[in-house]
Amino acid sequence: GMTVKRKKLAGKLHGSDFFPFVLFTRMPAKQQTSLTSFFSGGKRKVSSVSRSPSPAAKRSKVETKTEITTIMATEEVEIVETITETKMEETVEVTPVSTDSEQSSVPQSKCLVKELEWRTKNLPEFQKTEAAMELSEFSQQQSTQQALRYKNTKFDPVEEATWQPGEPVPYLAVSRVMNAIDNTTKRLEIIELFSQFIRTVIVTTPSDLLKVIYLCTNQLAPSYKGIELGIGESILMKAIAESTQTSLKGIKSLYHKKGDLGTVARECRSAQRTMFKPKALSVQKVFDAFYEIALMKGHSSTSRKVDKIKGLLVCCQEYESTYIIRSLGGKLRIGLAGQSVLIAIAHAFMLTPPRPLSVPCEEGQHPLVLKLRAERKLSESELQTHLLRAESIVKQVFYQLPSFELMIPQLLAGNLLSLEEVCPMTPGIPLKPMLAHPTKGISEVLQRFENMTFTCEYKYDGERAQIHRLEDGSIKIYSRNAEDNTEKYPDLIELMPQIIQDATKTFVIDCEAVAFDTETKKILPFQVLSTRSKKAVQKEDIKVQVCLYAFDLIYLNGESLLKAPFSERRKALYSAFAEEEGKFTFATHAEMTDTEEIEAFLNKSIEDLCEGLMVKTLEVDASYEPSKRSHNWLKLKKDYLDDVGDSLDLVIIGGYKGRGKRTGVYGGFLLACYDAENDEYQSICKIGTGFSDANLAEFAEYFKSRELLEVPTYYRIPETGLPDVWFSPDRVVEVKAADLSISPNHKAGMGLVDPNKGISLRFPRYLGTREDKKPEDATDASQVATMYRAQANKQSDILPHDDL
DNA sequence: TGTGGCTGCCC
DNA sequence: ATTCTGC
DNA sequence: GCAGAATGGGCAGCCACA
Repeated sequence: GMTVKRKKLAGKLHGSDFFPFVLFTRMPAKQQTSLTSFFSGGKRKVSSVSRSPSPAAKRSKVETKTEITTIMATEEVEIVETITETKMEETVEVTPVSTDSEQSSVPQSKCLVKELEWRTKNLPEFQKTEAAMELSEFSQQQSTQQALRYKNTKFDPVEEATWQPGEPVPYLAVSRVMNAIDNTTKRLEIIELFSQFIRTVIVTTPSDLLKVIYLCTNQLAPSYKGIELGIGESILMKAIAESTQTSLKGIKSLYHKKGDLGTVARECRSAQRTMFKPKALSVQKVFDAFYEIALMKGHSSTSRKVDKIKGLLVCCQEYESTYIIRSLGGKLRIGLAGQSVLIAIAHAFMLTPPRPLSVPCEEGQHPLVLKLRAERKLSESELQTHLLRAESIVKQVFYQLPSFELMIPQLLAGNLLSLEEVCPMTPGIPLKPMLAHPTKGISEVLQRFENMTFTCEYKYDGERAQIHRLEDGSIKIYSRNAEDNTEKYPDLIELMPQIIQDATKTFVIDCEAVAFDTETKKILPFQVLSTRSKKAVQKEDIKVQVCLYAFDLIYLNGESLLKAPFSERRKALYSAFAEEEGKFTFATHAEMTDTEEIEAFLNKSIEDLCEGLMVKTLEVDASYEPSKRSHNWLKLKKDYLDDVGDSLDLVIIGGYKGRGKRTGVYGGFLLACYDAENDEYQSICKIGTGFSDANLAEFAEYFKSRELLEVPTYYRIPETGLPDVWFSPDRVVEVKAADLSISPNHKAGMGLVDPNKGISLRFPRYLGTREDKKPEDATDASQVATMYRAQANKQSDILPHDDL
């Protein structure tokens, strides 16, 4: 049974479900004044669960919305809090919709009818309905792994929505959720906030759900559709400057101070408010605006984009501008990304199941969602089991069909439990490729794979190529990030028929495309591969030949092999395809368990111009695990090993102001080697990884007294990407790199290996500070050149030179 | 028409 | 790509 | 150990502008 008590709130409340902002619409004005801290941007949150709003409060829903901005300005006072308490033998009421008399208050409006029509239109063929949501199907096995969630689940998505059922979802609501999520680092809390928001969309305006998901994952479409905003920091700053009548310089300096353009946009705006409130933004409007921006091309497209952004900015209230700008900048950085979104979706659809169309809507029921569990009481462990089950289904499905466009309509059709069948793996939809965990040595590999059979493969230095053959026989090639690279590789498309065996029809293979010198029959460096054209390539124009190294088979003749162990997948790969020398080869591999043997194989891989080894189990934990979810593969590279690989001692000559979580400290530095010949410092690379937070704080303090007003004449500095602040040469840091490269930008060793170009580092990272070294003791330009030559010798001097 | 800056995407 | 950090 | 967010070099492609 449930009891409701009135309590005084004395600080932060944990564990209750809430939408703080929603409360404004439902609490008497006197109490609303207490909720300032939420909107004032402070960390502290005040939460509340309010169960039985008075009819008067309910009716005033729309009117009270307008009061929010005034509330922001008031002081925080004591709050009277209504919370829900449950007894020891706790049961959790999972209510997809209101169960009491308020139920009938759900407007059966024209808007909702439209939602239903939308659903009919957008829902593919319908399977498994009636019993689909019967919870008793679940096993009652308990999980001990994760903490219980949704403890006092008395969340009513109909009540909590700040907009009416069937109305467009306001972008304001989305931005408020983003802000709430932004203000916590707790993942469970993030997931809960987002899943509850999804629930409100499911019961009100499900036709907006896909767009909500896209906005919150910062996508416009699946990446293989190649729809890009073409907006970056520069254009954003221009738009912010113009819309706030601030100089570009002013915006830049604010950006340095705040570390976030979104914040800059919001603060500039509030400084000069317009008299008239433009029409509020909706999810639909914002999404459409983003989409239009992405489609703008050709002459004056940039200024049209700027205008569009300005148009959005004038309509913004509260935190909307922050998240619009962050979205356009490509990084939401609120702590919610792919994995958490999937979990939130799963929980939302488990707790608020849409009513399948085949299930008639009975009198007094909500037209969009099932009332199935209205009377049903679940114990917390039961609830937990259901949530985990949903989580596992949604994740599994997204791994085999990573498309919200296809998954969301099925979920809205009430197909959560049959999702795996209605969303099968489909050639033509790229999977997130399986990734590998870096290991620091053979001993770590052996330790991780103790008592398991494993195989070692060459790790090729090229570009991931996931090649699909669709039902219609066409071939598609996708990149590591699911971009469509088909038109980049007409040569590979042409090659395919030669290597596909007769019995092989549809498939998905995992390969590395590597630049290849057909004369010497040797692998070429990544830098050569990257010079290939990307768009509308004609076979005759190809200058860099490519060899495919295939290493996995994920789908064959209509069947997913995701769950098959690697031993089987590889066997199937070998029989489904035929090698073609210099064009299509299976990745070199060997099975061994002995440390010395592995070391020898690692060395051999380097001699054969590879990056190192991939180590994969053959039987146990040997399924194909897409995405970053599980790094069951291991990678072993020479530069991971201590005391192996190129390590340099370099001088810090400049700093870059940090952004995001590095606001207020330097986020990166410009490094130089010392050139004794000319007694000057030559830029070699920037560095921004390898620092702990403590390191960065110490660096910021250290360089406070070493800032220079101008660039010293004895600095040879890069063409682009100049530091925000110059430093006197003083601190020497130890840096590790995977490779050295001829640089179009940096100046180290200029004239020593290339007349006009310097040398830079590939994958530089900070190892530590060399307190013992003076800047003149840093790695010398000639040493850098020597290191480059040593590496180039191994590659038999392959890099192209300018014809000068 | 050539060049440089910006963006997205490879690693 | 590499790396660090809160959970 | 996961998930997310900091940050690297360097290429093609596109657009603004001289």
